[in-house]
Amino acid sequence: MATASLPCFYNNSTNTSQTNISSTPKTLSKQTNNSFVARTLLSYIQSGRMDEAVSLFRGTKKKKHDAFLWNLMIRGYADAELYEEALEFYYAMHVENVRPDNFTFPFVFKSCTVLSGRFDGLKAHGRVLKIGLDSDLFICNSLIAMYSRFGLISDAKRVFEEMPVRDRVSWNSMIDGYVLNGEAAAALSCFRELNEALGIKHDRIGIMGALAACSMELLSKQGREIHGHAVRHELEDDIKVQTSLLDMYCKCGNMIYSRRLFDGMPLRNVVAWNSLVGGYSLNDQPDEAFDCMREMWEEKTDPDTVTMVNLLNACAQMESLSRGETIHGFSIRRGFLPHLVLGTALTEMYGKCGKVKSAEILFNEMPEKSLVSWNTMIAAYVQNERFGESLQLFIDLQNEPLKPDVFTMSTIIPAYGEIESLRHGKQIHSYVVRSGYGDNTLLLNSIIHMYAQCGDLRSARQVFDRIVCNDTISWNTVIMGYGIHGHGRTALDLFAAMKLSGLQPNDSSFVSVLTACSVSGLVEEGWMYFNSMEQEYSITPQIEHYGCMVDLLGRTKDLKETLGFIESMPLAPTARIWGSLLTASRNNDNIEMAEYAAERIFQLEHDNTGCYVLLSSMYADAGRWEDVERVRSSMKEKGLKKTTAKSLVELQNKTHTFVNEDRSHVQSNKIHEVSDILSRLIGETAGNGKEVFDPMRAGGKKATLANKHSLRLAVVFGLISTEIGTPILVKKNVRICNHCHHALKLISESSGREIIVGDTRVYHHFSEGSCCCGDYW
DNA sequence: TTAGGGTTAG
Repeated sequence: MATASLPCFYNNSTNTSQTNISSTPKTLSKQTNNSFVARTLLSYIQSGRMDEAVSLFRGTKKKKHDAFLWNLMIRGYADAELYEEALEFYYAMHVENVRPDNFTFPFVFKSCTVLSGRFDGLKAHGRVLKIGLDSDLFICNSLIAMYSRFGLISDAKRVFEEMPVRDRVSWNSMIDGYVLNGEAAAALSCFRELNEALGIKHDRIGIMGALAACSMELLSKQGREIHGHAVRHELEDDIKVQTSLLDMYCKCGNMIYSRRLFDGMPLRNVVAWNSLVGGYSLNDQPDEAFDCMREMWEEKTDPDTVTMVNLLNACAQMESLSRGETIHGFSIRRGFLPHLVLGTALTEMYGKCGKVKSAEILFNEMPEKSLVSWNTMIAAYVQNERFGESLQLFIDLQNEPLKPDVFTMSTIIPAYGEIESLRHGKQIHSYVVRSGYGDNTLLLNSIIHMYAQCGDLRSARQVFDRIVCNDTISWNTVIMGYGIHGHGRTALDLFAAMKLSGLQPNDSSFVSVLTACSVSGLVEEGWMYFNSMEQEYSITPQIEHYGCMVDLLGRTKDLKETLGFIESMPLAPTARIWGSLLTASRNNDNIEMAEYAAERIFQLEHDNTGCYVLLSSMYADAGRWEDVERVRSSMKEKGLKKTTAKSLVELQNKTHTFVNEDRSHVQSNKIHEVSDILSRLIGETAGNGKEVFDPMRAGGKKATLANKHSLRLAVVFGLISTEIGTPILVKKNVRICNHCHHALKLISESSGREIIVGDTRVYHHFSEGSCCCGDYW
């Protein structure tokens, strides 16, 4: 707070005091007795008449050395929640050489706390030390509260430890400080020490602080003990203590006892109701949360913004957009909006219900946005696969005074993985390190996943190796990385290493392991790990695990066994499971089974474009043109369009995108020429490339040359633009066709290059004439 | 004239 920004009324009174005094009403100009002024000031302050208080203060003589009157003014502003003005008065005291006293600072620290004014707070603490008021009980207690709220718990603790005398407020402030800073154990040990070691009886504030610590860490046993303290200290009848108890039992998941406690409350205000509604929402009982709303109406308790926020949480669980919209409408009618937390909760609800546009409108219209609001909107984009927009919002956030935190980054890193741009992925990795999160395991795990998704397995592994404390997620992620890149054996070695490190595999570990077995065709190993799930680890296989097994079985060429496996599953097959059977049917040229699988897929997902395309290409390969036309017409009727195949290669900080027969690139002539040469070199055709029938094209008649496919053009561009011996990395938005897969094996052999191609599911590593997928994908 | 307190968003 700069002294230059003093309120104009103060400047006037000091700079032109004569003028002001002469202009002061006669009744005031006569006042020279400061005790009378003080009493009048106090009455003005207590009735919130600050304008009159200022006027009186301005007209008072001899106030220069009377800290008492200044304190009253500062207090008046603080009481009126005009904290900036309170601080301005404090600084004005300094200008006027009025020495602040022990009464001044508690108001100053309170104002700094509310305004999050670290700089002012630290400066005022310096002044306390200089003046020699650092032993004052009230000043120290307010300093503890201030430092705790600034997140500077060690500073709060230092003040507490250096206090010559502490009272119950000091201890309670420390308990509260630990809770605010997420240190539940320290809060509880403080709570115990106060009573056990010092014999000081707890009051309701201490009880509430300790209960908050229990809620935070779901410490139900300790919570019950605190409940006992409340009873012994005869505090159980206090509504705030009762609400804290209710909240603790709710947070710890004991909803039956919570309801009993609530029903026994003689007075139930909206805060108590909110705790109960929040409890039901938190414990996956959204219907009960809404029942509470009805009961509240019957009891004539008015819901408030907190009730709305808690109910929105229940809506998200029920995925009930209609209820969410009802709450939104109610909030508008009640005048609850705009509201920071409620606005953010509504943004989240719309995001989770897939209504990105509604979320966007709410977010854009919020007059005040917190970091949580920004993170919520970024998450809404990511959850709805609007990755470009999520990245743009993340960039916009960097132009705000708010600083992205661990939540922001954990939300945005997967988006970088999804856009599959290694260049941008490296940028976000560097940003995370520069932001001081380089040792955050949660974020590093996301970065491992991002690198693997972007095709850079080596960087993924480097990040994994550098994590000081690898958790189960780190291992699962790196195993999955090796799995999708076709390094099944390495993935299994890592799984063994994980167990040796003492970590227990979880269900996700087996998704990684079984994916690795499936991609690399490790059939026996796959069965062994699948069977071990229940036998050794008591983990019941979920649909993802069955999906991996169907992929694996599809490789055995025994489609009947694969179908039998699907039919014997204890879980209902999903479209993804039937898709695996469809892939297996394609790889085994079994049109009947493919039709059966496709029928099942269409029952579940009538708009599955990939299924149509795959089925029609099988018909085309078999020369069944009428069926091709039938599938094409069916897609047209449903308004479905085949995804335009695109292949991307990143070179020299630029992404180069190719479509089939692309001629838009500046080096197109050269790319097509080299592609023709390579095509001849590998014996693909005697002429200009093999003609491949594209059943999805208009009329289904026009031919596409295989060496003009987007993937081939991207690979050729990579080959001619990089040094001999370096690997080529290409990303593709649809699966590789048989012709390109065969050709790339031969090109890798003749060029001596490793060609890495990522499709929608896995990475193909073509090297020395073969592919890591074993020709099954 | 001064300090600590119950329910809410990722």
